[in-house]
Amino acid sequence: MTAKHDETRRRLLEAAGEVFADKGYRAATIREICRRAKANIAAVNYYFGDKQGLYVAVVGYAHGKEEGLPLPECDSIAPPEDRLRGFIEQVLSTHFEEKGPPWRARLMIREMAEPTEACAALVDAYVRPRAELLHEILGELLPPETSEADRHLVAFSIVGQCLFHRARNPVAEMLSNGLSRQFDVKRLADHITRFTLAALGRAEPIGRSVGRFGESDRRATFSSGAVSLLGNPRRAPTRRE
Amino acid sequence: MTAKHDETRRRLLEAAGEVFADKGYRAATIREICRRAKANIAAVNYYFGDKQGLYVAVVGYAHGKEEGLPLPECDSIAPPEDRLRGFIEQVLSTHFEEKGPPWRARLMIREMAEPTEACAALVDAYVRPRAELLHEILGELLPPETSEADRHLVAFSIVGQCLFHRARNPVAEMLSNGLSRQFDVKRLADHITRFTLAALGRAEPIGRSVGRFGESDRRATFSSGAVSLLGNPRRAPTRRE
Amino acid sequence: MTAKHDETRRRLLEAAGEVFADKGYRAATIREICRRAKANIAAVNYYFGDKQGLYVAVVGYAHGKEEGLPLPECDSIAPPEDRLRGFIEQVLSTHFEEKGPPWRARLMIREMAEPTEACAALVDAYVRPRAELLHEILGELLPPETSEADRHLVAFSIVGQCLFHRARNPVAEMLSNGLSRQFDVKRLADHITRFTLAALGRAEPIGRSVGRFGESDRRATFSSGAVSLLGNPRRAPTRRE
Amino acid sequence: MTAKHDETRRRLLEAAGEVFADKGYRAATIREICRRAKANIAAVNYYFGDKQGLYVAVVGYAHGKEEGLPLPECDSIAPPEDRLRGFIEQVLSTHFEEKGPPWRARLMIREMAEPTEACAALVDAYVRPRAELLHEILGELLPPETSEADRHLVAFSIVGQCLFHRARNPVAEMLSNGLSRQFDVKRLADHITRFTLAALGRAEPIGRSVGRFGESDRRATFSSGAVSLLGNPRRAPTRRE
DNA sequence: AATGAATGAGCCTTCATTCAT
DNA sequence: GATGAATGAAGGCTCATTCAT
Repeated sequence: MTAKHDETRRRLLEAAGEVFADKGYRAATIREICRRAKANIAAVNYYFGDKQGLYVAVVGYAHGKEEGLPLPECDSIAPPEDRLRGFIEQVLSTHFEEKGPPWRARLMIREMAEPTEACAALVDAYVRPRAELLHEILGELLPPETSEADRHLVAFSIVGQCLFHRARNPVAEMLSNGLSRQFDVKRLADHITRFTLAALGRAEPIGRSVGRFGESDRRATFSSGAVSLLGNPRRAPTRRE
Repeated sequence: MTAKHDETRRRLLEAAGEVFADKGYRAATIREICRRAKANIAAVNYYFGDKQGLYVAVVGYAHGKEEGLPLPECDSIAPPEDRLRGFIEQVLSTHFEEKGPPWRARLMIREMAEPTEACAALVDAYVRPRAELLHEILGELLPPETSEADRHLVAFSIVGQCLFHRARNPVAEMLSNGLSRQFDVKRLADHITRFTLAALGRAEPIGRSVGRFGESDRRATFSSGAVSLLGNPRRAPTRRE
Repeated sequence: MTAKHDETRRRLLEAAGEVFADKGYRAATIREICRRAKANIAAVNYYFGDKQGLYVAVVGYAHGKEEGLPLPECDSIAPPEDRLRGFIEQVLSTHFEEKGPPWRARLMIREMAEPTEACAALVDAYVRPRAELLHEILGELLPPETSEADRHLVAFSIVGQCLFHRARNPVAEMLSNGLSRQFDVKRLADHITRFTLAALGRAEPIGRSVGRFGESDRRATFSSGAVSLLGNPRRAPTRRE
Repeated sequence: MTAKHDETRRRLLEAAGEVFADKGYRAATIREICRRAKANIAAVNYYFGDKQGLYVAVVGYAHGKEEGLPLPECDSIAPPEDRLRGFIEQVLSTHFEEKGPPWRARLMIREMAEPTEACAALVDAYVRPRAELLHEILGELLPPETSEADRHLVAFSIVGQCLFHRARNPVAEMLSNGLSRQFDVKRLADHITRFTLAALGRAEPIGRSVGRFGESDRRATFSSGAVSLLGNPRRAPTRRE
């Protein structure tokens, strides 16, 4: 009975994803995974060979085609500022709102921090497409003569800002006494987008700066919504204009 | 003999730091730690009660006063741009060049990613002083009326950019085919400092942007050294001026 | 379809014989047997009840009528010395040249060394006929008044010499540095036959002995071929003469 | 406490020897071994690393110096016939009367039949000394011009006769209905010694043979005691005479 | 009739821990 | 105080076996 077979297999993957994400590869036990999946302890060996085989399968499953994380669906014709914001928001929501399997993002971070043999699959299925998308967007936001190295650095700065907020939670809580709970995906996306665009000279700087690079007639409400900003072609014109 | 006692204890802490940093809490074994420390296998329980007690002690030891990581020694009277760059460079070099016990930074990252009860001590000894320093610097770079939440967001953007490069390595290697090896501490510090200052309107934007927020007479060599930039009070004036 | 049924059953027996002979009962796994037989993993239980049932069936199959090891086909009218040599040669070649299923002899040895419930069947099908044949031959070589116990002892001495060379291999290699590779079936049969006949006073002693029991006009080439010896009725007369 | 340590270790070796000898390496479980030795299940790992380490240690222990099987103590000046009988009797009694650890002989046979990495140690400690002793004895019983290959064949015939009686038991019982119980070590030694000496022309042939190689005035009681035979220098003169 | 899915007992091993010096 | 011996719990994994088609 292939239906039941696949169902059991799926339950194992789900349970394993959760446990691996929670405790890490080493601390996770196949006994607990099987218990959660209501499967026999020998099922892991039967379906995946061994614990490591299960782990690799879980990482693959997390980003499998049919259930994979969608790439930000940006109209290619949208202005690059909008597309950048879409990208940032999607990355953030992947890790905050945890759409799909709630353990996916946690598992991903673990795998990247301590890569195993499953890392290559993860990079191919998840990281590379997003990296290429981001570089395409940056291609429109940066001058054409920008070196590849510089484009990488900018990309790292963007992704770094996004991913930091995943690890930030527990520590930041200790520092800021709950302040960070105000930061939902939308607000973080606003900030990172504006911070980045300002760094690229595509939006007004953060804060109210003085001196040569600043402006005096800045709107105070800028940080409340990058969407409206980005929707305004006059203030952040695309290179295509 | 208390001297020998303390010496053994210290060797245990050193060995444990290395092993915990390399393999994580779970995968680290007391046997290996004691073997490396040339101590008896019962020594851990004798000196620290149990494995977890050793771990907590290691985290504390890593940031103990006498050997703790130095805060960036910035002259309080230096311009905030310089102080920011000093801060960024120090954070980067902590994780890249791994001064002091070579395992300290790795252990720190691990602990923050998966906080245990030792996390609080880590935050108190390491994170909080740096957070306060950064906020002090930002206090001079941002307009005084900036909300505390916004200041936090900026701080997160800065630290996020810095810490990302620790986890970036293995994955980025897969993507960029060795490109990232070009990025040493100095170059990364240059980039992050300039990116941040530009976002805050304290430096020229990245790339050669056009339009309203850009400039046309930009020096092409800017990215090659933020020091010279920061050393120029005219171009990045402190608020104190 | 009974033809396919029997065919699968036969393939299982063949595969099981090989694996059991190679690895022993315990170390043999049903999985490997079924894999080799290209049968389902449940086939063993289906056809033979359980692992032990399969083993017993294999032992029986190994000596089944249609494929059983042939008894030495000695003319009953041939001289007993010749018949003895035929017997010895056949026993040796059974274990050395491994005619028939190549695993049969190995499995037999295993079963005799550690008898299971399959041993009785093996004795009935294989051992007893040969034992009776040997005793019949010895009946002609030994004086009629020889006690049954003595006849058994002689039989044991003959079979012991033959079977020893199966187990001898690995150990003897260590001792004699490849010397034993010189000993093919023919040479061993020559030696054992002559050794035995000499012990029974039916051939000249081994070596060139001196004194009362020896002879002085011995042919030096005796050991090169017992066949010629046995083919000479004058020198090894049967009791019938 | 080293006394207790060694005592536990010894108990483990004894228990393991018994279980390995009874069931073979694979079927033996360290659980049973530890249970019999009244030791914890982790003791095997502690003392010997793993199951295989225990096995190798057991084989070594079985033939360790202080407890090793004694070589037959033959006066070098005794006639070689006597020394041969001493050798045969000692080999037989090793396997029948099982002096020392009652499992030693069984374990040895197992190891030789299916050699593991412990086999080399066994050969060095046990087999080689006996092989050399036997060849030394044969050197006196065989003419000096006998080839080395022939000497090996004779040695194999002797050892084959002896060892066969270990495996013979279960099977022979089935054939001879308890007859073989009459054969104690002494009687078997008598037979094998005489059979061999007769084959070498150093004693009268077995049975009451007729014809060219036999004698007519043979004593009927010969087989009842080889000792008296061997003690009679006239009938089985040594080469030294 | 014949199969693939699924099971649970039990294997060896490792580990942190404790005990008795 | 400080150590090596010894422990028991638990881990991953394998296996013969059974069940539901």
